Amino acid sequence: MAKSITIKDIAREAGVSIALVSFVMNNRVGADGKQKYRVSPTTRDKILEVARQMHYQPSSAARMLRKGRTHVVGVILSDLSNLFYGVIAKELEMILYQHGYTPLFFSTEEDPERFGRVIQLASERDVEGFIVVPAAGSAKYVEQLQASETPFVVIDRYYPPHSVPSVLVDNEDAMRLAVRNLQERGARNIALVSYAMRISSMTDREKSFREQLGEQAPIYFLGFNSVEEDAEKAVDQILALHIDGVVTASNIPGVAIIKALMRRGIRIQQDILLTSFDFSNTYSLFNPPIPYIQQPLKQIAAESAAYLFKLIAMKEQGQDFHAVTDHIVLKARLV
Amino acid sequence: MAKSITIKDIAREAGVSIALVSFVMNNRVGADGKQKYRVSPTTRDKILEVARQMHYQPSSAARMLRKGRTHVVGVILSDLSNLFYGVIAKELEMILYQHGYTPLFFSTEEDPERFGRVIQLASERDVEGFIVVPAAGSAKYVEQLQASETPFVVIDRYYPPHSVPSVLVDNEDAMRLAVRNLQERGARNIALVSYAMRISSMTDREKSFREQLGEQAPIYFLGFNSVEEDAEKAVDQILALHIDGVVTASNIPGVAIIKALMRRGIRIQQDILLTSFDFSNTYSLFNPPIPYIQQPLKQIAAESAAYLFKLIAMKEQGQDFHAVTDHIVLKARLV
DNA sequence: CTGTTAGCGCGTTCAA
DNA sequence: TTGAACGCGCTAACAG
Repeated sequence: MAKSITIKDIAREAGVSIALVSFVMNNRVGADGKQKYRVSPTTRDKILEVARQMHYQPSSAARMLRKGRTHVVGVILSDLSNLFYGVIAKELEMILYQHGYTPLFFSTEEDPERFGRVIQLASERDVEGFIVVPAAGSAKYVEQLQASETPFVVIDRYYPPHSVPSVLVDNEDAMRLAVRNLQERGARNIALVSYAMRISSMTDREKSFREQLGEQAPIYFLGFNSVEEDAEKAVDQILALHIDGVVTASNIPGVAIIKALMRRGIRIQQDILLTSFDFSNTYSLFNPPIPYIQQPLKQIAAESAAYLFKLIAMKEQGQDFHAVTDHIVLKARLV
Repeated sequence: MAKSITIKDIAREAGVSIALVSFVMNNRVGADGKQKYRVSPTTRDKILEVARQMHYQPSSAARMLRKGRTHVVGVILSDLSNLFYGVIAKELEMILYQHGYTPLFFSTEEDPERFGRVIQLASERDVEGFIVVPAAGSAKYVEQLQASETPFVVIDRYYPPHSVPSVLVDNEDAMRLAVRNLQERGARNIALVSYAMRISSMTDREKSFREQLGEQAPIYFLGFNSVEEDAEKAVDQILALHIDGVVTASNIPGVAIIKALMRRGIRIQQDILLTSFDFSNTYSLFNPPIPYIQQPLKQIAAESAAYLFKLIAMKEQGQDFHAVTDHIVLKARLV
C-alpha cells in the first residue's frame, strides 16, 4: 500500500512505545477486565484514538509471519457454478468467518490435474487446512495430502483405499428412500440414471439401487462432459424397456433426463415417474413436483468445518491428528 | 506448520549462504540465460536439488511482508449460490490464477451491511484490489472504497452518484432485443417482471422497457426475499390484463413467474410468451425454448480482471489511478 | 502497576 | 557469493 501506516507511526504519534501499541491493539476488550497486559485507560484510549484517526490497519503479513498462523483454509470444490457446491461454498464462507478463518476457494471441474494444482496453489498460500471435494480419479493427490502435515476433511465423497476424515450423507439409505418413493407411487419398472464419474457418492447409490432391485436393474451412465447426448441415449433405452420410474442420481443428470423426455413429448409424472437426488428448481415446475433427496448442506458445511477446526487444534497441540479418520455420516431427506 | 523448513535450512544443507538460496529461488529460469544474479550452475543445481528433497515451501507471509505485495484480490459477489455469479466466480478464479493472483471470494446476499463488513475483512487480508458487485443500497461503502487507496472495479452494475471503474452490459440495448423478440413472435401486450432491488441493471432495463412500450407499460416488482409470493401476485395481474408477452429481468424472477404460471395451468410459449434475462436451465424445457438474454460472463470476468490489473499497475507506478473511471460496456446477445 | 527494550520470524536485496 | 539490514508486529524480560 502506497504509504500504509504501521504500528510505529501510531506509536510515534501517540508518544508511546511500539510495544505498548501492540498490547493495546491485542486487548481491544470491552470495558471489562481480563486485560492480560495492563495499560492505563488514558493511554489506551489515546492510542486507540490515534489508531482510528490514522486508519491503522495491522499488516496481516507481519502478523502471520510472527505468529506462524494464517487462519486461512483452502476449500476445494468441484464446480462453483453448480448450485450444490455454490450453497456449500456460501455456508462454509459464513462459518469460517465466524471462527476467524478465511476460506480460499478453488474449483477443480472434476479434473484430477487441477485438483493437484490447486492443492499446490493453496499450499503456497500457507493454508492451515483443507476442506475438499476430491475430483474423480484424484486418489494420488488425496494420498499426498494425507502424507502431508496439513489437516483436511473430505466432503460429499469418501476415499476407499485409505480412510480419511470425511463428512457425507448416507447414500445407501437415501437411495432406499428414493426407490421406495417411486414404488409407493406405483412404479414397477425402475431405472437409475447416474453419472459416469467413479466417485463414492455415485457408486454407493448404484450399489444400493441394485441391492434393492436386483443385479439386473438398469443403470445408465452420463459422462460428465457429454451429459446431453448420453441422456438422449439413456432415454431411448428407458422408453424401449417400458420403464415407468426413474431415479436420477444427481441434479445435472436429473435435468438432462427431464429435457430429453420432454423433447419426446413424454409427460413427466404421468407417463413416467421421476425422483432425483439433489435440488434443482426445475423440479417444482411439475405437478406433482418431482421429489428429490435433499442433502443437509448446511449441516455438511457445519460439520466439516467443526471437524477441521478440531484437527487443526490437535495439530496445534502437537497431537497426532493423522490418527483421526472418522467418517461423519448424515441422513438425507426426501422432499 | 509443525516444522516447515525455511530458506535457512536449505542454505545450511547445501553449504551456502542464505542470500544465495534466495537468489536461486527467484531465478528458477529454464536452461536459458537472463539470470539477474548469476550463480554457478553447479551450486544452483545443488541448491535446487536440496530444496526439492526437503520439500521447501517459501513462506508467503515473509515474502508478502518483505515485498509489500500480497497478490490477493477481493472478489465480492452477490451470492455464490446463484448460477450467474457462480460462473463469474469460476472465470475470475481462472483468470486471476493465470496472472499470479489469488481471489478471495465473499458473498453479500445483497445486504449492504455485509457488503461493508466483507470489505473490511478483505482489507484486513491486505487485498491489492477488488472486483465487486455492490449490494443494493451500499452507495456508502462504494464511496468509502473510492476514498481508499485500494483500486477496485465494479461489475454488473454501476454506481450513479459518482463514476467508478465499471464493467457491465448494455442493458438498454439488451432490453430492446428482448422486447423486439416478443413482438416478432406476435406479442401485443407486454409486461416486465423485475426485481424490486434498486440496482442499475434493473433500473436500466426498466427504463428501456418503458422507452419502448410507453410510460404506462406494466412493470411488476418481486422483492429479493419474497420472490414467490410476489410472483403470484404479479401473475394475477398479468392474467387480468390479458398480457400475452412477459419479459423477466433476471433468472430468479423468470423461474418464479414460470412456476406461478404453470401452477395455474397456463401453457408457456402458447398461452403466453416469455423472454428472460440471464440463463436458467429451466428455459430449455419448453417448446420452443424460452429465449434469454445471455450476458458475456467470460468477457465480463476477463475485462474486469484486466481493468483491475491496469489500476493496480498504475498505483504501483505511483500514478493516480483514481482518475480512471471508465465504464466498459459489453453487448449482450439473445439466445 | 505501567511502560520500555530488544530479539525474533523468513525471505529479499543492497553493499561489499 | 556473502553479510547484514530491513519489513511489521509479537512478546518475553525487565525497569521505573
